[in-house]
Amino acid sequence: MSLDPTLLDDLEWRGLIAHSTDLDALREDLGEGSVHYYVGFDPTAPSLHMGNLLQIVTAMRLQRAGHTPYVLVGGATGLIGDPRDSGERTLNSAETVRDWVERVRRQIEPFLSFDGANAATMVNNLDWTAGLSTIDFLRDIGKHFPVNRMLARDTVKRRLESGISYTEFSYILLQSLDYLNLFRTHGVRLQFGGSDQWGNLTGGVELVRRSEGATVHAFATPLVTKADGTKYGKTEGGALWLDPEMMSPYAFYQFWLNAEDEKVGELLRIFTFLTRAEIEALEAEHAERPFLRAGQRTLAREVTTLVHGADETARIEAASAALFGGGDLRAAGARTLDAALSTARPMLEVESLGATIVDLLVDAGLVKSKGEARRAVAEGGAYLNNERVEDPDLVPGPGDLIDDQLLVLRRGKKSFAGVRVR
RNA sequence: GGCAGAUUGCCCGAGCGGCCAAUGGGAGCGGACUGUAAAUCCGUCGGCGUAGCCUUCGAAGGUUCGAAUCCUUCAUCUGCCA
Repeated sequence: MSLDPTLLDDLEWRGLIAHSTDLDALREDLGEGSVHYYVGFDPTAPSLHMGNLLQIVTAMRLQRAGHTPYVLVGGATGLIGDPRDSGERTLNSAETVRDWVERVRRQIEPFLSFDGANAATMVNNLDWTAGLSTIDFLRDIGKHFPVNRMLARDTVKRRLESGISYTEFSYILLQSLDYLNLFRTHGVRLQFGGSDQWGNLTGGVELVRRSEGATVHAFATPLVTKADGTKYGKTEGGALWLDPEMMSPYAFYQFWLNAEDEKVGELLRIFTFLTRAEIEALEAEHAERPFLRAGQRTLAREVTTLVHGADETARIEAASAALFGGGDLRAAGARTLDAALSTARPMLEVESLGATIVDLLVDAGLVKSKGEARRAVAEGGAYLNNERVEDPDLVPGPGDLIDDQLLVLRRGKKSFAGVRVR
């Protein structure tokens, strides 16, 4: 495996390095051979999300450049919980964490190569912490962590007012121990993670230096925010999940397609493998003809393909074209629409016509209550076959069916649902 | 342990016996403009059979014709004193 000498420059150009230890030293090591690096994922949910995807993609970049990945799933740290600003976490049961560890592991595997000279390795920190005695932990690890320094860390400082348990306070020791252990057993010399992990990353670097006298590296990727500074990757349904059961690939695609203009370049750099030249060309194209949204389309296609595959992405693009095409829905035909609508959300199956538009909107899941459905109609936000509905008591008839079997409901600009009559 | 104050809808925050489903801001949602973008403007923002009714203001009781508003107890949080 040959090393790509431009790796670090590329990462910097993509804006992936928000904080780092000595970059010159890292650059030197990266040039000398395949560096063993690690990135960790705590099982805090049954699926990974957009923030994790950033780390996965970054891990892929390093592997493609010839370096050797160790992917850590936090079977131990997931039992403890990283301190966060919103307050003390509720502990998840051991069974839950075990289950999530498995799911997360399976989710990550397709992204990396487990063959070849720089094959990836999956590790679980429960393997080296489960048998660790409290006394050994306090003597060998705890001794290297001055509490006064720990208290000065931003995440801890912010929690001192509202309160923080000893459990969460100790989290950094566990993550630092991970680095030390991977350094000892696998020669791992680089860790990266989100910028909120910076304290934990440096904790590990320092622990390795103190107990082994070795210099190892770390860098933190930036927090991706919206143009207004708020956190990215949140939808009305919560996080942007990678699991197709938790977020339909259609919704996933739509999320990226709707990226704000001023963020597209940044997102392309962070989440796609397009080259610098390709991305700059897209940005130029966008500046020229923004209404085409070439950047968003490419971004959505690239990321959805990465996560859900090319076939699924092609289906979604066809579905989006049918629903948002602006043309006559009847021209698309029931067959195409059926596929498109099923992609967006489960179809509503009814035995026969007769329900009002209000009931249909509720039953199809586009609104939560009849009151909301009536409001939608009153606001002009309800559509039947892409035509605005004015009357909440409207009962769609046989004449409204496309190819005698399908109704297309729309709420607002972007939410579609299909009704199929058996 | 003692004293004082807090607890309101997704979040922040007014209300302090009837005019309160509850002012205002934010988020969300819809419309207009555009490009399935941003900004802006307008509207909306507990549920139901939209007449009115039902369930909401930490929890449970109580006073009253009537309570988010008063009383009692409990829970949680904050400040002051030990």
